[in-house]
Amino acid sequence: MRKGAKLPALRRDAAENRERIVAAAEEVFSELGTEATMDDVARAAGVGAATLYRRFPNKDTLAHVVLERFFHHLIGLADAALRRAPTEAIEAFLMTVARELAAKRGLAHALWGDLAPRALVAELEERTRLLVERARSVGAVCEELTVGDVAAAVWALRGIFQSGGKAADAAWRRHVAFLLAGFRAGRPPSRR
Amino acid sequence: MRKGAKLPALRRDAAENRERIVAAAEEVFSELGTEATMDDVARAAGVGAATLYRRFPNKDTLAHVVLERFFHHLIGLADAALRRAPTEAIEAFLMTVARELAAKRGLAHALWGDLAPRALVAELEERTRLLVERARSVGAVCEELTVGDVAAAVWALRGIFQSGGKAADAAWRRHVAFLLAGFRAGRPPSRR
DNA sequence: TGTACATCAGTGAACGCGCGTTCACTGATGTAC
DNA sequence: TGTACATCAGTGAACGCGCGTTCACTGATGTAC
Repeated sequence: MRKGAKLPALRRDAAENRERIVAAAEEVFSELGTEATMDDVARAAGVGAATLYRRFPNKDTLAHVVLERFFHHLIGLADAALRRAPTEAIEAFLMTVARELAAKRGLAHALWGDLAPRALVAELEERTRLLVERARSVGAVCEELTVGDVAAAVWALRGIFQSGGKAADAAWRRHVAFLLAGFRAGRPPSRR
Repeated sequence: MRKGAKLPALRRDAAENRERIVAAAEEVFSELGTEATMDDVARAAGVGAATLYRRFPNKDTLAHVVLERFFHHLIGLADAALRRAPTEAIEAFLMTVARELAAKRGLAHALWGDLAPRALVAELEERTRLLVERARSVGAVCEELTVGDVAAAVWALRGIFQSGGKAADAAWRRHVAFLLAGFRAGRPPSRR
């Protein structure tokens, strides 16, 4: 409703290059995160740096577009998980998200937080809510598990992937496994 | 053996300012992380920016010194945890580390990784190993728990604290609680 | 205890570099006839 | 189907700014007598 409306269509060459630029940005940002330079993106896209600015007013906007794609992808993963049995859906979701974050560590960088598309974050949260509710309803997880807990698990994974990366590949699977065991067992009564 | 040896002692005014600078750096880096400017530090310390360079050859070195202090603090926390009952030591350790990270989020930023003092990281790891071994020996955690799992938990907490921060304060306690429950319960047999 | 002087400390201003962004221009595309 | 022309696309070079770092100088400290 805001996207394709009355903007004049791009010329063929421009449309091609726009696509190339977004793809390059996705790749470069995924690997280098915030550190990536506009020149890096331009080089990867095979265009001049100034060309980027013909489509995107600034770096933040370009990053925003890349993040939108990424979130759409994550939402797709959540939908896929929702099609699985409620007993294993949360595990499947966390595992696939983790693999995604592992492949695109740069996108997990903290700074992107402000650029993340609010609406898509909300959509993803809605999917997560469904995952948790279904898992709870069949007793696959404890009663007290919330969306926030699963969201926190994703942030946690992000932290693990940022830690050097050498040991991270083995570590995240174990972390998720222990966490899921905890989700099932429930938190012990607080000690205080 | 490398530190106080033959370096001429600092003049009184210089020693005072060095202290002021490190304290300011700790504060500023803790809050802003890598983003913090040398000017930020200088302003917080109440000295001119050029003064920083009389004691520290560059920004990285200053950060390194701050991180050394931070790691010493973490090692102290691990030692304190080791003095507690093996049944609750890991929980106590993770909780206090989490509070520390919460108070000094900037220090948790990914980039510092390269600046972290290797020797102190190893020391902290050694303490963690003891914590895990003792907890295992009394059956407070499952047999398969490793140092790496606890280390991953710390990285995970770092990730949670970087996530905006609003919900993080509530989230990290729950995350730790679920994770500890998982540590006790053990990972379920892999599905594949 | 004073005093002179060599040495070290502090610093505002300037320098240099990286990087996001803009300019002024040349080239490609599509449309009207 | 050609062709002319208006419009949009691409771009190397330059600009500006932030920030780490250095310079050239003035001020403080401590020591030797």
